[in-house]
Amino acid sequence: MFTLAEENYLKALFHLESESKDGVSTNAIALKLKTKPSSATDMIQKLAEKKVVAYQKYKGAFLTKKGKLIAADVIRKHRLWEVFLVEKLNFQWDEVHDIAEQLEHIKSEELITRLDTFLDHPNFDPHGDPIPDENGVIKSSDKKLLSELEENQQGICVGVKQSDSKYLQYLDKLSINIGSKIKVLNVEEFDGSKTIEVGGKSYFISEKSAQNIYVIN
Amino acid sequence: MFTLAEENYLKALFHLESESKDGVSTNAIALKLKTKPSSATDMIQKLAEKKVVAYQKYKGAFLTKKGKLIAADVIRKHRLWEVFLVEKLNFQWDEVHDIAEQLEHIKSEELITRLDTFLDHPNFDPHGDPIPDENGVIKSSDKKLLSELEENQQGICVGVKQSDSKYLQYLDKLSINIGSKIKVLNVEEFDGSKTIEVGGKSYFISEKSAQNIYVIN
DNA sequence: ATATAGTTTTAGACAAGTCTAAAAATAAAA
DNA sequence: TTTTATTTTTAGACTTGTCTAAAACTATAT
Ligand SMILES: [Mn+2]
Ligand SMILES: [Mn+2]
Ligand SMILES: [Mn+2]
Ligand SMILES: [Mn+2]
Repeated sequence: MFTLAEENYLKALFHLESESKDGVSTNAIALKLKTKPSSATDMIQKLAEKKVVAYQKYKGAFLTKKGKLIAADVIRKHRLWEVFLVEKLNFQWDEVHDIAEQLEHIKSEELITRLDTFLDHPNFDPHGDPIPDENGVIKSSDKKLLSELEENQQGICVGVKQSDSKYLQYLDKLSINIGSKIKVLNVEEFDGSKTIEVGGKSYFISEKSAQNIYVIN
Repeated sequence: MFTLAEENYLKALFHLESESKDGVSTNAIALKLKTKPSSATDMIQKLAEKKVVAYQKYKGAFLTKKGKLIAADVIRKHRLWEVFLVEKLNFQWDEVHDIAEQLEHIKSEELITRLDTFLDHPNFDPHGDPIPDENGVIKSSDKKLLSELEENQQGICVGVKQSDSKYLQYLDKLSINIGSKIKVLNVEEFDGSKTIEVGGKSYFISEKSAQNIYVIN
């Protein structure tokens, strides 16, 4: 069993590791978790003793295979809860992170199994990030930007890049949501703006906006 | 803000207080929370300093008005989550307590407001216990036992007294669930057994079974 | 190559929550 | 009303996770 703090460190490590080839510095961890480097060192040493982190003094830290599994499981829970909050409780995409940060630490296999079923086994969270499966396997997301789609291509919205409230409200006007099917009817050569079809209706969208929307197709 | 441990003590105090006129002993608290009396004393003293508990050495503890509000709020969350687990995730009535024990400490007003709406503002949890409202007010439950109903009376199932798995499975056969409308068609003078109508069908139920089911009418 | 700057680790302290063992207070029995 | 038993509180210790300050190490610059 891992404590809430341990789980948060493992998760941070998982994310930081994917952003750089070599070991994660205690500085980087401290920055991410808003603690001090000395605290990070302490925790990394403890996690190393528990065999979930590989660590050599001054050389940075890596997750072991076991550590990766635990981290992926926490991330799985985080993202499933985010889907729940948006899909079922009608939260906005940018309101859910802090609550999921708490919910991800609830301990119950059965709960997550059932939640996953209840949500219909989603593959992406409301920010377009992939949800690891029960075995910690992450489907590499083939997500691209809506702006990359050409005429007559279509995709399913899986998230947004930046998600401030004003922008989300704008998307609501275009009836764009997670899972929305978006078809590109026309691309304006001049400025890259598009005419799209969502839910039977057609809308106009600027290139800048289209560069902020993730789709899979 | 109150910590997880503080919230658990407040909740225990709330329940214990309703079971005896005078102050709650540190012994009783320790027993309920599976800690030691010395730990309970420490915590009660801290809660007294925070003005949520009224406490005099050797005289037992009471919740203050403020303390009662916080306790009721934790209980509200616990019971709402229990409803969610049973109604939405299809857990059995006896599987939800431990998970709710964790979920009750998630901090977000908005979350609970929305959860309450999502669940259609339930008044009772799956064990028939009333759910405090946003202001900590508990509708005194007029719940009675199914065995107390007379011929042609009806009630809505709000919970069960003892909830072991086997019994719940038996109730499933009678299609009795939280919210089920149960009408008493006939009472057998001889042994108190009843013929009841649930969801259009009629079933036979022994007095012993009927003494285990809570209804309101 | 040596000095300087930046990073990382250690040492020691602290708050929260718990425990054991002992002291103090209360309750029950003689 | 003493003595004895039980309950409750205190004292001191321990764990987890954090912090500051100082020491040790690494990287950079002259
Ligand atoms: Mn978290
Ligand atoms: Mn997310
Ligand atoms: Mn419960
Ligand atoms: Mn609890």
